[in-house]
Amino acid sequence: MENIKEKLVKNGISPSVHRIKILEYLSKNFTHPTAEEIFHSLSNEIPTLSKTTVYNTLKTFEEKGLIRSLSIFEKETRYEYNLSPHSHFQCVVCGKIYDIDETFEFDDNRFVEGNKVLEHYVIFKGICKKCLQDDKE
Amino acid sequence: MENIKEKLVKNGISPSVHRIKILEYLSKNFTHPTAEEIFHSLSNEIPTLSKTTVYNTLKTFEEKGLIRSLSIFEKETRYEYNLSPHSHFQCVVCGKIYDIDETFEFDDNRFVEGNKVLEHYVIFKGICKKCLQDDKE
DNA sequence: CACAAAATTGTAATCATTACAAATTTGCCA
DNA sequence: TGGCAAATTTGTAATGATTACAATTTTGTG
Repeated sequence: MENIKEKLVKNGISPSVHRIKILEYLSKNFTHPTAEEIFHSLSNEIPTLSKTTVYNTLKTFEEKGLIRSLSIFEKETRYEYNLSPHSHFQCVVCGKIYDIDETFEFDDNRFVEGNKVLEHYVIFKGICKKCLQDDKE
Repeated sequence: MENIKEKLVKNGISPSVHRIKILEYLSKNFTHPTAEEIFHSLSNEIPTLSKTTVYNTLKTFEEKGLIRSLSIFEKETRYEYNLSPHSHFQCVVCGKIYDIDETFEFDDNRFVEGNKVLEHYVIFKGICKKCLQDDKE
């Protein structure tokens, strides 16, 4: 608990009670909770907690690199016609998503840590060819 | 264009004009468009097109396996405290997301097809250990 | 103790997506 | 050809996650 507070301070976040509780919750629950789940779980302990605070706090934590959010692409669902096995590259500069044909494939229908794999995704994030080029000019 | 129609029929979807146009659009645009983008692009050609139709059609296509949607996790953002390199396994039965420590790692700071990689994600979908077990009983 | 800065709250707005019922179109048979 | 049921499409309203924003509360410091 104490090291949660230290961790906040070390990362330049003042350790308010709410922030400590939220980070503590995340540090103990490896279930990849949603903002709603965090809010719901903590609102017994902290009856005055607001959902906005949860969202704000999570955003702060992520900006400071304390946690990671698993929203691989943005909120809008994207669709593709190309069903052949391939990966994706999303440019953090221009936002475009490119198909990557180079294969980094694993057999599906295998098991990882006891879990039966049916399909898998490989997603890269970085700076695309075009934005690298534009940057040089 | 004709094979778009055939493709629909072959997959048990009656080839209405809207469906043909939407599938054709997807087959020509490898930019992983959103429903909004498809709607906007086609509404010149088909002024009466409704956004609901685009959503319905995309859902039908996906159900029949004609296209794939890139919404890896659900709509709610999920957060994690574990920043060490690992992958994720999402169970299609119970919906839980598990960390996978087994590494299938690539070097970041490398290039794939000319694009500079900063980070990457590996996500498996399938049936988790627990649900496999429950199924047997 | 006072007060400015920071944190928190609550409400309203936004945006993607879906539910649903009404309207339109289509295919098919008399 | 005309009529009608089934399928498709539409438009509007609802939902649900997230954010904007302004007001309120709390905190730390002189």
